[in-house]
Amino acid sequence: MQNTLSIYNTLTRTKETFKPLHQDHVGLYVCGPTVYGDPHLGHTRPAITFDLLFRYLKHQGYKVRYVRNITDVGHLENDADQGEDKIAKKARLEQLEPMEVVQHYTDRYHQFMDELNVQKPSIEPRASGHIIEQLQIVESILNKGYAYESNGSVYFDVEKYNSTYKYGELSGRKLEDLLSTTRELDGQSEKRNSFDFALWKKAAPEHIMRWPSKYSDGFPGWHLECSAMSAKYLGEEFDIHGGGMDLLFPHHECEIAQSTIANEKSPAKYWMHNNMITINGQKMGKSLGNFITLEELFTGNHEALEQAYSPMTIRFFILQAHYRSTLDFSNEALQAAEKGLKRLMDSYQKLDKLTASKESSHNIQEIKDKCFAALNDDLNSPILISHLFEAVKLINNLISGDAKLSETDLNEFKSFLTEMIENILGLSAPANDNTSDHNEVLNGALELLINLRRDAKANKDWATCDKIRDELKAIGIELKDTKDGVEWSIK
RNA sequence: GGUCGGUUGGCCGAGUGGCUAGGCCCUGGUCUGCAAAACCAGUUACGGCGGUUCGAAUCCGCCACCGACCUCCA
Repeated sequence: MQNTLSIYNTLTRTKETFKPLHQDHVGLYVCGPTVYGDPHLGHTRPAITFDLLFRYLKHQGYKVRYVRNITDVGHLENDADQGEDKIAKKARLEQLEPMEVVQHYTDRYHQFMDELNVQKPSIEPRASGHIIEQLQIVESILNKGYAYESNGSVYFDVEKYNSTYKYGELSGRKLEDLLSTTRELDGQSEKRNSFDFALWKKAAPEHIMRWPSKYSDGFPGWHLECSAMSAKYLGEEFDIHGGGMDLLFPHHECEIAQSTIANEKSPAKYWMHNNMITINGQKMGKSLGNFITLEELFTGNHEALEQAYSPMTIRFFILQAHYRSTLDFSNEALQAAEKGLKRLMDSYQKLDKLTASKESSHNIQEIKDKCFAALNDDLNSPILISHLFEAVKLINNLISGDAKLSETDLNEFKSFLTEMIENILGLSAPANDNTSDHNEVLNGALELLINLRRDAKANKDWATCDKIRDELKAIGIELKDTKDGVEWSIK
């Protein structure tokens, strides 16, 4: 009943019921980061989207092998140093070994993903560690006659491919349209057609990252790594391939073409694409230079930021939009997410204090069904979250006595919310900065002040009362008079 | 130019042919010595023009605007 997940398949442009190729097992491949720059807000979208998918599939009882690559070779840079590997360029700029740069940004990526509570994939292979596998694919495609060698480089013959298969199937492109729109790129003259893409590229003399091959000293084409690594770890045919919409063409299209020839089958059954985060209505991206790094976001150290935003705020912000919609960044939107998340988590934490009644006034199963229905509908996290806010309302009503839950229902409600909030959405409660976490001395001092204030209050000595509150606030300690006594917290 | 997608209230963002997600903001209320917080309640919307329909924000057509991809990008 809970196993009727449907996902939007880019290949068919429809929502399809998810059925794994091998019962109880799911193979998931997602295009990971290119590690030549600090991770930015844009990187969080696929990471969190597919983290949600990973978590939910596991919740449903599937054994999931999630492969997310690290791109540390290839990807030509398109500027004055045309044809030069991005990573090599950056490395020389900073006088570092290429692999040193790669290691640094890989570590940074991992650090920030941990903070965002993104679970580690099952396997995180590096392109540079799979040169042999990539060369095997090049050879295979050459042998089958769908590639040609030209001046030490090897190109995929798209026209030949298209005569038998459909090139453009995923992105809805037609070959004749592509003819007129491809612009001048390095190596264009070596190609038979402008839309052919490189499987192996001969390295220019100054190119540092290079590997020997029978064609030339060079490096693999920029789509090949995913074909090689997905096939190696998930098989030639696997369940789900994910990535950002910006990779749809040409990256994923080329991947399909390569794999189809090399393995004689289309690699993935379902293709999922997350949309972009926009800023002022425009895609946030490396090339536009309008990105905000995660470090800047978490520290608030950026001119566009009015404040710092916690990793959980970012996570919640992303989950509040459906993954296939664009999500517009703004301080206002992030602050709204921050407050909403706080309300959700505060209320969730109050659950433990509740006591059960003899009977229930609300149907827990109804809430559960609605939440699962939302998830099953192409991972509709915003709808799921809207139902969780219904749960917040219920918790508040339970506290005020306007609603009741039996012990069975209450326990079920608690474990259900833990499952949804913590395990599936991956929202972790912020460190509880209540008195319990502070040292005894501070607790004692605060207790003393609170008691003094209480005495002043009893004497209607409002001046002393307010002085204690105001001056503590100036130091950074906030007092709140609640019904159950005085609470304090460090701001 | 080609392909694809979008246009929802002050902001972010869901969605279905009729029963007006949700969050934030705002307003009112409860609580409070005051305040804050918290809680409760409430308001505002579907780019424009036609069409289909008993009924459309939801389907169709045209127009306008915005964006993505076509080059590395999550």
